[in-house]
Amino acid sequence: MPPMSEREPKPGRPPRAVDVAAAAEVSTATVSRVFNNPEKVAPAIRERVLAAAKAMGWMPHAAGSALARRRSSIVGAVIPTLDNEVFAAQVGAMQAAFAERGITLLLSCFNYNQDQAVHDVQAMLARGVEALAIVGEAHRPELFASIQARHIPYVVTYSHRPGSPHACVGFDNRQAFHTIARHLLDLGHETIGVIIQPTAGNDRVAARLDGVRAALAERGLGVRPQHLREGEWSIDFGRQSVRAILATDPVPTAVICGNDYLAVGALLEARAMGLSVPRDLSITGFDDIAISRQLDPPLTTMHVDNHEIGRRAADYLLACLEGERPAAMPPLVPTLIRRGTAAAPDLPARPA
Amino acid sequence: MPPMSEREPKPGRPPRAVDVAAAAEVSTATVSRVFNNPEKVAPAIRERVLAAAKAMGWMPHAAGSALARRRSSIVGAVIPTLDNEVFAAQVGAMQAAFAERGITLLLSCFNYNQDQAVHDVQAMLARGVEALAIVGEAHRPELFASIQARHIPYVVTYSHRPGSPHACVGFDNRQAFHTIARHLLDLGHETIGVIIQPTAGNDRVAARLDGVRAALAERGLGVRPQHLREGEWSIDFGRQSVRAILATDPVPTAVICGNDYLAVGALLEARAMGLSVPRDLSITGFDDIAISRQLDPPLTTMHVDNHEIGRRAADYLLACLEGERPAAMPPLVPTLIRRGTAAAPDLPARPA
DNA sequence: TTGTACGCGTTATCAC
DNA sequence: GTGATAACGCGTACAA
Repeated sequence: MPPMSEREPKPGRPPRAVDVAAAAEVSTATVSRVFNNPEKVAPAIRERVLAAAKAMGWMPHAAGSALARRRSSIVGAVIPTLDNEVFAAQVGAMQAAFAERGITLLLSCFNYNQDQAVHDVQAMLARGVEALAIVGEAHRPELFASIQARHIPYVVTYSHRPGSPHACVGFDNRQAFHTIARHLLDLGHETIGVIIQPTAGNDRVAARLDGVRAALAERGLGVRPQHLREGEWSIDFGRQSVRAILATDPVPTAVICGNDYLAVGALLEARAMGLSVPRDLSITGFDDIAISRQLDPPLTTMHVDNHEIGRRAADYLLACLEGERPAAMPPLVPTLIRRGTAAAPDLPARPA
Repeated sequence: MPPMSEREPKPGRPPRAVDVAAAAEVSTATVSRVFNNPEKVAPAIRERVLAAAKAMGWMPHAAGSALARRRSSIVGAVIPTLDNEVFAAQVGAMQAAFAERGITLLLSCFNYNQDQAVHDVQAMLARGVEALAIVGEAHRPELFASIQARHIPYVVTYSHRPGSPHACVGFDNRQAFHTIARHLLDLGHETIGVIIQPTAGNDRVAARLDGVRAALAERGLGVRPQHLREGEWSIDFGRQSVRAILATDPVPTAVICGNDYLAVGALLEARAMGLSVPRDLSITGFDDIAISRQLDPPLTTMHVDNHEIGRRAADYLLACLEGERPAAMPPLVPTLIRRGTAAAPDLPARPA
């Protein structure tokens, strides 16, 4: 048993590589190698160093490491809010994927505020993030400019606009809502209301509304002003909006909602008003959040795999960090989930 | 207009303080001061430095800064998962509170895996987090040991066990479920089922079950084995559990659920089975998640303000970082929300 | 295989 | 009010 020096130079302060080196009677270079290129050091010495490190609870300090290595091993995620399960799922999946590769995730929520988003990104760049994932592409130009100035890889998630200059992992919002509108049209609806999030400063939402309008236009139809309700995506706004829309003339036979939260509100309120869904009113959502399939009737919506989006975004960024130049990724396609809230108008749900 | 040197020493590489200093014709010390103690530098020079910095897009690099300052300005949050809106809310609130003070949040989800939690905490310590917030206190001893070895402040959230050695911001889970059980007992229920998350390795859940048992014991009652269902907190598990419990003998007149997800499942399934809630079966939840108040009937549950928990946890840690030694915080008290799913047994909801 | 010595980018101390 | 310079903790050529 070698005389392992037990001296701890500055008690009460976290140990440093020199301390471990002294304890193990090697140089700091060897300590560093043990942790970064273990195969390059003799097994006996390696054990000694490992033992010393464990004994004093040492682990390489990230700041020093980042400086020397010129790599922070940190990536940032910039999302609107964690209060929407859609973004929470994306972040969760990204975090898991990065953790596997020893990369930690910095999180920031900009609350749908573009200035906040710019600020958040800058703060992350200052923190030396090696890559960035950002929800949506409707951001101030300086946001992307400052990222590009740093030459670090980034992805836009939850959106995949054809022709976008950014790498993106998501789906075509316009196409998705075109699909859903077409579904209702094919069922025979001609008077369709829309309850949707604020379109201002939100590319994804604007694209959705655009998709609906395009689908209607193809049949010579349109969304009447009194049938369009724009507001925060909340169950409550969904509730008050159906109520408002059902009070207009002509009364729509179907309502397309910008996301499932709005649709859940619409469905619950319609039922509370004594309407039968889908006989009296068809309702569609988007995202397929957890509650949607549970309701009665279960919500017709489009399913988006947000864990998959998060994982893909992480994989893309990881590949970039490995020095690869990954090809542009094909868009995901949300799938229409025909459940119980959309049917042909003016007909009983199904004949007995 | 002074001859501002436009040379950018190493093109393609992020600028450093020396570059800014050269451009502004000052020393790096002054550059640093401009960004950290602006009042200590002459206005004219300050402007010059600011202009130069903005021109070349410089901002202090966090790793170097952390090293010199011996402060990382990073804190970590360790939670089970973002898929539960309860934890997502806590994280969101913490992130916002920290951001105001220029502190960034590192996130880690351990998925109810204790080994993962230990690993995550160690990784965060290596990253030099200055403080840590951790959900729950049922963790391996080495988790807390390694934090304490670093002498950094930490809080346990979402739990407040009397006598806990940790600073905690949360509520007394045992007390809360005692309250809810008592509520049902006072309504006249004597046969009560329980649908709850796995108690193994989860202090919060174990305390909840304990609270229920204690309340029943005070009336000489108990939870029959066939009336206790333990499993993942999901709407689906809630559904299958009521179904199973209702098939037992004697049939409970009420079911206490470990959280709202389970309760939502129980409620929806009971209704799907043709039961009238609360006439045929009373159901209670816990957490008061967003959907709970929206259902029909709205769920009787206990409200926990998770944004508040997150904010308080952040404030506590912030105070510690300021060098204060904040007093132990009183527990939050979840409030019983009497809505529509709990009533006296064997009676119509209310006489007309 | 191991050790020496320097650089990473910033801040703090101390002269001036 | 401002500048030189020494930390801060680690990784890594390069030399041995």
